[in-house]
Amino acid sequence: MAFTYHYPRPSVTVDCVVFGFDEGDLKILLIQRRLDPFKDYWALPGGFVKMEESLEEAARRELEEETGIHNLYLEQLYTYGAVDRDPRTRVISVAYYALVKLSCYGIRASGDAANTAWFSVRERPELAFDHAQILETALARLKGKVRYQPIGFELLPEQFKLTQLQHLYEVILEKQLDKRNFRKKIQGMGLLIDTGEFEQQVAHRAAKLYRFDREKYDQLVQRGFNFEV
Amino acid sequence: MAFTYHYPRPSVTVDCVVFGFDEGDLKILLIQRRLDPFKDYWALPGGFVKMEESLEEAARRELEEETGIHNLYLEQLYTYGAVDRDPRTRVISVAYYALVKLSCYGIRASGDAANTAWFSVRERPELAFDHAQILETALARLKGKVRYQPIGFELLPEQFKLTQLQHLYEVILEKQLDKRNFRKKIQGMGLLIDTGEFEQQVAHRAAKLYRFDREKYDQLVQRGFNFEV
DNA sequence: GCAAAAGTGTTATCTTTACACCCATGG
DNA sequence: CCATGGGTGTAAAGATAACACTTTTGC
Repeated sequence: MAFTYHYPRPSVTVDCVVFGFDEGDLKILLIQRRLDPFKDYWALPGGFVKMEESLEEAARRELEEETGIHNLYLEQLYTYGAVDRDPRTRVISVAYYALVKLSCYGIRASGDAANTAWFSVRERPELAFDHAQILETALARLKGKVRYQPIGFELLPEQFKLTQLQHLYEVILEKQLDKRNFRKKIQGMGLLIDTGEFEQQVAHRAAKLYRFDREKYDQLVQRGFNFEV
Repeated sequence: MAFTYHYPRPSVTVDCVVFGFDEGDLKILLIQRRLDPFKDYWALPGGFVKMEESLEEAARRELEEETGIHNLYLEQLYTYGAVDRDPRTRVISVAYYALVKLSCYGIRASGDAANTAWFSVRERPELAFDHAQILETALARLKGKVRYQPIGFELLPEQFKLTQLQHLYEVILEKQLDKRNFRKKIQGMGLLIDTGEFEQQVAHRAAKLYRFDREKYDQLVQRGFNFEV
């Protein structure tokens, strides 16, 4: 089959920066390429946008196909269109970033056949194409956005303890936070539901477990509330 | 000439939301379409991305061609890829927003042949395609960004008085600001250069004119300074 | 009983808000 | 001399930052 146009057209792809948080570390999902160019390099999951799907649909489909992950927080990041970003031909890539509750899924990130793995964002392999740049942009966006939108909770399990939440913010913001001030601020917003449950089988005092109250958050936003850490 | 591919490819365009500020009002530059679809509707300036230019280059070229404006603040906004956003065929559009010093250029916004004009963002005509949505996104971005990046100055002439700056913020943020507190905060940042010049020929006390000190801002940013209004 | 992390309040400092009058200029 | 917008300070309230010890649990 062939498709013919009067003017040349670029290919359009989506690429996804998938963040996870586990063992106090911010992780990213990568796929090892099996074909040239950049054969054997690690790269962001992604692929071509089909004619009958929107950009976000394409991103979700590729993530499902390549990693089995679905039902995650997904947001458009930036569109990369440097003329020579792909050595073969002109490819414009719409980048998305995703946040997954990694501790639920576990570290099983095995797609159809490709070699997929989680890496710490701080010690990662060299990436294919301009994917290192995309990752940097995603990290900057996450760092900026986590402070005034409650997206951090997308990286934690449904139930979490306050220290987990604090460590998440510390890793993303790359700075230490004061325990008492952090708790005061977060609890002062009244967006955490005390589940009544506790951490189990730890060799120290068991921590209370909380859930994020999305309904209440949505209500407060209606009334002009601004989340801010 | 014809271009043939193994898989279908979408067209890729850029669209620009060009903001100006004049007479205390936030304005937007529109072009009246002369062809179907949406013949005679007003639309954002924009056009197809060429194979040998980056996305930003395409946006700057289209702006230059259609409006004669060059050398402006330009930033990528969002990429729109709904399957049916163009009734003819699949078109993916990378939207940019631009800020121009309107009071310098004057209201002469006449491009090669198209009918171009400035409209108040609050009272604008019905727009072609999904351009109303793009404009809403641009307004939201401007509102968010103007508070923590000194981009407001891109909309003012080189020399301006503090009341102009305050009115700019009031229009963009859609809320009244206290004159004394605003001045205290802005002047406290030490980013305004007193030009020693004054407003001329006004029937009241003449205002001091200031310039934004970009060099000093860049230095302060290096040392971790955060602009915030 | 000890190691390890959970949990908890107070004070000083800084930031934000609210608010009203005199000043300079042109007509 | 009057209309118009320019320019200025202070005090109260609220937000942030700094800081150390007791509690619970498993081993």
